[in-house]
Amino acid sequence: MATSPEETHVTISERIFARIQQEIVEGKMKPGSKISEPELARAYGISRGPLREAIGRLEACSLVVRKANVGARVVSLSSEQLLEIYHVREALEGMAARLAATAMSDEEIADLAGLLSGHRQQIEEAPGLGYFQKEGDLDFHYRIVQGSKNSRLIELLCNDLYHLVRLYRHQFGLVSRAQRALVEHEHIVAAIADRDGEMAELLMRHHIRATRANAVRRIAEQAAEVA
Amino acid sequence: MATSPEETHVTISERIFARIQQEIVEGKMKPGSKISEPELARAYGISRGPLREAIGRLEACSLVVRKANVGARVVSLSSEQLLEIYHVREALEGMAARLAATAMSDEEIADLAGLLSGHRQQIEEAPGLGYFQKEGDLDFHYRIVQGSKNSRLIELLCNDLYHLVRLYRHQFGLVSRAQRALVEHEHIVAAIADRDGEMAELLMRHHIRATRANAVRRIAEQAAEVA
DNA sequence: TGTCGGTATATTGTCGACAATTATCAGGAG
DNA sequence: CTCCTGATAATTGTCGACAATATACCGACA
Repeated sequence: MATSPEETHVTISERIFARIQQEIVEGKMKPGSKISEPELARAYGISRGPLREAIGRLEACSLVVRKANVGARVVSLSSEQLLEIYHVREALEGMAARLAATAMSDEEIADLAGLLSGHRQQIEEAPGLGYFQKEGDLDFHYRIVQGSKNSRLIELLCNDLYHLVRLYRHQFGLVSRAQRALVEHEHIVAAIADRDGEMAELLMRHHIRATRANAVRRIAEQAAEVA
Repeated sequence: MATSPEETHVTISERIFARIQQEIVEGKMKPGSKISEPELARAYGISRGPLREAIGRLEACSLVVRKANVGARVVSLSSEQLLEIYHVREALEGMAARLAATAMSDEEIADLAGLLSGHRQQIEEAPGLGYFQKEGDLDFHYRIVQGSKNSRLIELLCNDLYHLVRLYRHQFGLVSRAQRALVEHEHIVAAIADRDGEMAELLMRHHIRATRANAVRRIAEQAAEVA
């Protein structure tokens, strides 16, 4: 995934939407910062019309929040909301794994296993310097979701939630348990290869709960550091 | 729920959004029908600006689909997509029930039980003529979701999915198993009252799977009738 | 007669300007 | 010095008009 093949979005509003979305997710637009329509319009050399449309779509993704007659700000992110998202992910991705176990083709499963073995290689060669910072982790989850073949699940997770997750990662600096996560990923793929949807869901939910627990720990540490 | 207390939406775009959403969900705008911007703008006596914004939000709810330079149509709904939604609901509402079991207050649980006993009374007095057509069913699910106290869950289900569900119900004429559904509802509330989140999730998922199976059956019947 | 190409129409996308609302700040009263 | 008040400025919401694209229609040609 990462930077997609730079699809030629036909309309200005789409282009500007993708661009701002990227800037928010990558942290170039700081959380909580105001989004001034005239300013951005000048900066991008466009009119306020398409820009407003783009902001509307960003609001639908929960990447910006908007108050009538006041304006839009980049979403700023309480730790509570982050933990809420993990609950949603647990439910949704658990279901995705269950469906993927019956919907994925043998080739797709093989590809997925290949991705993980690549990950393992990377980790063993450069331990610590996890590729997980490079969001290879999300690559895995992304593929599972795609494998569910459930278009609504795909849309919810890939178009909305994962962008939020990436944003939160940048903000909270959540680098997560590379080795352990990889092992859990491998178990999930094994269950899918066995066509065991029940097991795949259980393992995925366990995995996300563990990730959530890790986030809770990190957040508590950060709170302690401040104090 | 039903028709809300006619909140005074401050902005035209919000008002028009709520209005069109309602018309789509209630079937006054037929699925698949084209949404002509100039026409609607004249009909509502507004400009195309706010209307376009409203259409954008409707697209985010999946109530309309839009193609660039072509226009927007009211979403038309394959049975496959309907079944996909049930999978999403199973995952999300299962989690909601689990969370509600620990997050709901005793009063809220009592209120919920009261709602159900009212439902039971209605059913016994007028069997067959289910209040379920009147969407009392969604009232129950609505409250469970609210009870989860997870704002993202609430937003996903109450602002997006439930509108789609109502729309699909109108289109497919899915009137579902009043008595059996009520019993399942009661079991779910019992589990929540016991503060047994695990059980509440299992029961909710079972309930939605049963509803889905019912939908599958009805769709098959309709297909048979046509042939 | 059926298909292809071109023109005409209508619709969507975009723009700049105006109106309405809110935030800012200066000034004065307590 | 603080707090309230009122005018000012800036931003958002809305509008109508223009440009770009797609659809529909019609005639010419195979």
